[in-house]
Amino acid sequence: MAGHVTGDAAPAATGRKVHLRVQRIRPAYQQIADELRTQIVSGQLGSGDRLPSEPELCKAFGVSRSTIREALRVLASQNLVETRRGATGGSFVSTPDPERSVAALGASLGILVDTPRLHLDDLLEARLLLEPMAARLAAERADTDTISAVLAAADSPRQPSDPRSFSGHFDFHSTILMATGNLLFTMMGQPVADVLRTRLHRAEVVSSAEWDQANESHRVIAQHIAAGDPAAAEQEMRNHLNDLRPLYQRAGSW
Amino acid sequence: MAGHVTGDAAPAATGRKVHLRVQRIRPAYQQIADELRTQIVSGQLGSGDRLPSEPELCKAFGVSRSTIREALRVLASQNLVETRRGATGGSFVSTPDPERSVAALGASLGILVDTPRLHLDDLLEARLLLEPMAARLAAERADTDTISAVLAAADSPRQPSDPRSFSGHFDFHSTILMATGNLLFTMMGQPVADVLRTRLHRAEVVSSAEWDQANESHRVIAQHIAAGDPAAAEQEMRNHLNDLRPLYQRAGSW
DNA sequence: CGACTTCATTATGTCAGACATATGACCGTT
DNA sequence: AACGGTCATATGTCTGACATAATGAAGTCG
Repeated sequence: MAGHVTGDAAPAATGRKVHLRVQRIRPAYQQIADELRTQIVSGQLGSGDRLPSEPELCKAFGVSRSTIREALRVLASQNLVETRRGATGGSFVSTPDPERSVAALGASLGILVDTPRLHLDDLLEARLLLEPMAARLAAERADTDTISAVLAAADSPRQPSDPRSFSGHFDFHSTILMATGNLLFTMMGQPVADVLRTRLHRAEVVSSAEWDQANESHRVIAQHIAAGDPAAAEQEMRNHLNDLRPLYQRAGSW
Repeated sequence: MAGHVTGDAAPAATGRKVHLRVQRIRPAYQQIADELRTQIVSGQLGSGDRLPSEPELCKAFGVSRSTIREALRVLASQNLVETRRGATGGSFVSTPDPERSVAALGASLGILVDTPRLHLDDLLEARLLLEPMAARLAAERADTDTISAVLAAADSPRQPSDPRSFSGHFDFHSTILMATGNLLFTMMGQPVADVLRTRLHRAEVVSSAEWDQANESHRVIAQHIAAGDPAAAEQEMRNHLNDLRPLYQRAGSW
């Protein structure tokens, strides 16, 4: 049948008990997605490059247009391509976007945290590793623009009831993560912070006094960063996160 | 037209210049995927639950089967569902799988590291934050089974030319990350380690003597963990990673 | 000559219907 | 109880058609 794109993938010929389902042939749409992904990841197709049109891909792979479309859906939802309609439409290779990775990891953590594999304490522990170090690096590295951004973020206090807090600009912790100058801090720290924030927001267990105290800690941390004092910035961030711990644990018990 | 699942999403009525393309209606397959994703992420549909069959989803959403199938492709490639053919087939909500998140993050990092946004030094810096702390936590927490695994991993030296190194069992660094008992260490550390290992493997710049030295460090770290000495395990891991730094930087200049 | 409108072209989005194939349950036979 | 065959069910793939979005070219008007 035309849809059988490649030959069989025989199951592992071993004596050990394996849990894989014996499925000889991957669906054609999956194989086509795999082939196109390989071209993208290897650099054969670069950011902004346009894939052949759907009819052209049909000819190239010898399959129907609905099979091609399913393959493109796979790639698009993995943020490898994006499609546009119209005369200049088509599927274009996406620009690498860390924000999407952050969102995807955050979604995974959000699901995992409600299973026995991941606990709130694990998130708090990881945060306690990342964010004090982030504050330290920010104090060491931040240029004047970055320092301005950190100070501004500390000066815009937020509470869950304030819708402006979540619209348009990063909050204080995000700004610190970015101020490290190392994108990995954001990619690792942001998903953790997002899950924790969502949980706190949902639980509605933080008093105004507690918010005021948190905002004050933000200001102190920002001032240490502005003053170029890494040790103080790190220590203050660690104290701040330790102070927050009971709030998260209170939220976690709901 | 039947495919228009919901009304228009009007563009933001603001004076500020926005870069979003004015696309009033999200495709139906995207809207359907969003709706099903919400049911999964919110817990309305749990792991193992079967979604309605394709014809049933057609009736429920009032769209064609190819539109439904495209929506299912979106969810499946985001690891939210998996489909099986046959009489007991259908689409089933996936069990949360951190390995897939690790793979996805690793793929993102692998792409990003070749852009100006992420450098090899950033990966090394993140690793230098995570893995010494992982060694420390492993020394504090590991039970006898975990200690056995760490010792065994240290005792199976590996080189890039040895295909057995990469088949079936975790390497030493992975074992340390898991030995923390905090899944986040694996989810954050493994992708970084994988990108670095791939780069080192590809560059083929490590001599046998350097491998021997690395293996020796592994044994020393494992012994500190077995002895329950967190400070020594952390310091030795930090020293080990610092020793490796020139190898990665050599690989990075190719 | 610039602005505006119209239209053609191109590409994706969606549909209906059909057929292929995988898969497990069920039933009859040994 | 085991095995083989059959059947129902569900997904995989296909074909052909039409809808619709989006862009650029061409013509018109002031």
